[in-house]
Amino acid sequence: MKSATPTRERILESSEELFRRRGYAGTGLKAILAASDAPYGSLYHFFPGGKEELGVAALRAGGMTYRELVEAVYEPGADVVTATENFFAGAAAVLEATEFADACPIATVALEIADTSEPMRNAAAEAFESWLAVLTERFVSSGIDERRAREVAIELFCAIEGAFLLSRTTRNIDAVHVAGRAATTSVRRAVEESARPSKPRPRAG
Amino acid sequence: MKSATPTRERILESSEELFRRRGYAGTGLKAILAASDAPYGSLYHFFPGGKEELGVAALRAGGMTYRELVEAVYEPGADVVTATENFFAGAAAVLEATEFADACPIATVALEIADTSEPMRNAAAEAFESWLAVLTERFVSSGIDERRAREVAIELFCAIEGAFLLSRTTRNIDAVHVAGRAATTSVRRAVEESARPSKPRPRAG
DNA sequence: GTCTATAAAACGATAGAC
DNA sequence: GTCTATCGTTTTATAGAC
Repeated sequence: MKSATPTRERILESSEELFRRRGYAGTGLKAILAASDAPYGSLYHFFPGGKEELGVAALRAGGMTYRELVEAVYEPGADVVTATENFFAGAAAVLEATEFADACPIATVALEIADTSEPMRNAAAEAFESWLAVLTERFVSSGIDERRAREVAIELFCAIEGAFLLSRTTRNIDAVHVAGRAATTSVRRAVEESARPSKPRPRAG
Repeated sequence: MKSATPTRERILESSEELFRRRGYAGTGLKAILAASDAPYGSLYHFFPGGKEELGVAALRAGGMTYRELVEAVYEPGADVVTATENFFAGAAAVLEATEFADACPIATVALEIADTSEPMRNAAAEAFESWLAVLTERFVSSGIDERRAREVAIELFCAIEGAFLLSRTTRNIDAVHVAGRAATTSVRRAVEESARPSKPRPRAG
């Protein structure tokens, strides 16, 4: 029984899921076609560039979906400290619900192909940059100065990605919570500092 | 011209390097044998379990090498704040010197096989845990309470791994420096707080 | 646009001579 | 312990009917 979703989308969605879970080289086109219930002909009809074009498209799609998630959690006007807490809590919930399968839609493939495929590396880099741009913009809107906002965005990115790696590997969710607390503290301090521009940097009570 | 290094070690070292850079599925046994100048026969003589046994051995070797690096940087008696600065600075230097090829010896493979190979996932998890154990022990030795020490170790791990991912993908070293400053600040605060057990948590001047 | 058959190459693994 | 030849499979990709 085939879904009502158009063939091209079914292929793309299956690719996203399989690449994210098993990696790019570890996923055969046959597995993608079986998962999307599509024939070889359709794949090369919609993606004439073959597997690499499919890889680029999957990275772009995954990047866009996750960027929209970030935009939704960091809703304009929302408190960025609370949003950060919610973001990590949500990530932890998804990771546990999928038994540590679904973490970052880009990371697995990005590390794999960083040295072997420039088109895919660029697609992954653009996805990451788009997330950082959203976070930076939200932090700036919360009064944090632009340079500092970008830094906090990178800190948050590193925290969640590192936690995904550790949690997925050890099958233990703790890292996401620890990283979440660290990122939340970092965001809170940046917001607090932005409200007190006169003092250079608070150290102790 | 064959090196003086024993065949088994040559195969293992080539595997480590190729797996770390191109991933597990992305690296063929033929490429490993070519890089180590060894024949098929030797590979299956030393690693009867085939590619998966080789993968486990490479993860263990890479994990041990990196653990020794952490032990060296966080030399007993050394200041953990300075050590953290040095650790990130060293990681950044290696990454730049290898044109963003050599980052974490485990991460690329770990994400790839977390869902498909239990033996390899366990090897990767043990490697990560051994690093965290070293860091936690050093932080405890610096006066940080054990629970907090483990948390800071995880924060540091997430920071460096997330930064490796972002830097390798974007071919830009900035993330390692940002993550390094964040991790250093976190270590410094934990040390400072451990010296002032009476006050719950300093917030402002 | 859909589907099958098949080509051509790469893959992991094995056998057996030395 | 070393090396080559080769097996069987899987891989990506294409050709051509419908």
